[in-house]
Amino acid sequence: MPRAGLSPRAVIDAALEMVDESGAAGLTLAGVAARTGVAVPSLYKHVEGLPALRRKATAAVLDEFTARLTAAVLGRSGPVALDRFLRAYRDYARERPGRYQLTVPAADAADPADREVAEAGARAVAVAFALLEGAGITGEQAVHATRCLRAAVHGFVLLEISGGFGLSESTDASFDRLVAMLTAGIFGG
Amino acid sequence: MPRAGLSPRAVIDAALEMVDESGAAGLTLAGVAARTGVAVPSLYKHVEGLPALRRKATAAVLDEFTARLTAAVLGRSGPVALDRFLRAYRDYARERPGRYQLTVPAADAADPADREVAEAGARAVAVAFALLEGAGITGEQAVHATRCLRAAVHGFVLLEISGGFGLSESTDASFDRLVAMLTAGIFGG
DNA sequence: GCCCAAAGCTAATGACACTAGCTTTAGGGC
DNA sequence: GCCCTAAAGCTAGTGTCATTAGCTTTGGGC
Repeated sequence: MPRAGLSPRAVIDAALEMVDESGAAGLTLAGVAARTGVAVPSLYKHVEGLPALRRKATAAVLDEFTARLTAAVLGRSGPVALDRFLRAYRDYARERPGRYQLTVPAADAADPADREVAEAGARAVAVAFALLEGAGITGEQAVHATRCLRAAVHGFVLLEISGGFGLSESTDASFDRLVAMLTAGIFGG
Repeated sequence: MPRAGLSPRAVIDAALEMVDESGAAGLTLAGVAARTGVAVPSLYKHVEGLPALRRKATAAVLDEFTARLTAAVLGRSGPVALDRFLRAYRDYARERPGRYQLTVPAADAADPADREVAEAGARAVAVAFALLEGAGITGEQAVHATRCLRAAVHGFVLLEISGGFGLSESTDASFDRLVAMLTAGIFGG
């Protein structure tokens, strides 16, 4: 039996591939094992089980996502930065719906074991927060505004990637409307 | 073996109880069987399997949800109706997070078998749509505005019920901010 | 009171996660 | 260059769950 040369990172990468193909709910150890050419129990040498693998994969996604958001707003500020932030957010979710879905917590999962994920999530939120602070919105106001932004764009992309918008009208136009509403709501209009 | 006197509706009700207690992901046939005092295969006399049960439960939730939304806006119009609509929406999700979570589709699940759910969902969306049409927003504009409303409030409550808002600031105040932003964005401001 | 359809059951299969405990391999120390 | 140990892999076994097949029982209509 030639050694597969696995590592925690390789297992996570295989998990991400699987999520891309089968959605967040389609992630299984059996699938990851098949993909890496190894028996299922061998995976336990590299990750501590399915929930842990899901956590690590989620943290990896959040880091990748944060990098995209950061790149999108780099060197911009104000409404332009907000526009680019929101579009980068949506583009990521549409490109990688499975990965994006991975980041939505399971509602009951208020598990405190999840420090790694919480921290990666905080870094993503910090991008929006910094954007607002740069525009002079600070303190509690920035917290509320960040939550509104995040909620609106999160809800939009979730509905979009799950086919929740049934009608035939262009979702691009709807998103433009949302961006306009948020821009006006944040920067006054 | 005394007969349990089950019916499809009783099975769905047991499923809803289970969802209330264990979350949408915690719904299992084994749990429903235990709750109804019956062996697991017996459930197949009343529902066609777990996915079908989930669908029927989701449709039931959407009907209940729609009734709440409808009651909240009855006899009101304009910004007041919108305010009441949004708060009723959030209140339902906070009261019954498991049921609300049940209504969020699985991203990959663009199954056309889901006519019952799709129709129940359409009835819920129609409440918001009617609200806007009554305020003179019609046609394509009403579609885009409805999508924005729905996305924003959906995203907010999902983040709220899953503990996604980490910071200590009041989520009530954040929601007020969102309502204000949406009201201004829809009715001009 | 009989009869049959529906409601219930047991048994069996297959996917999955996880644990226990074995074997093998590869690389570092001598 | 060889040995030895830790890590990487394995097989076997358990438990949970959904699902199917096919049996038994019950209760209401005649």
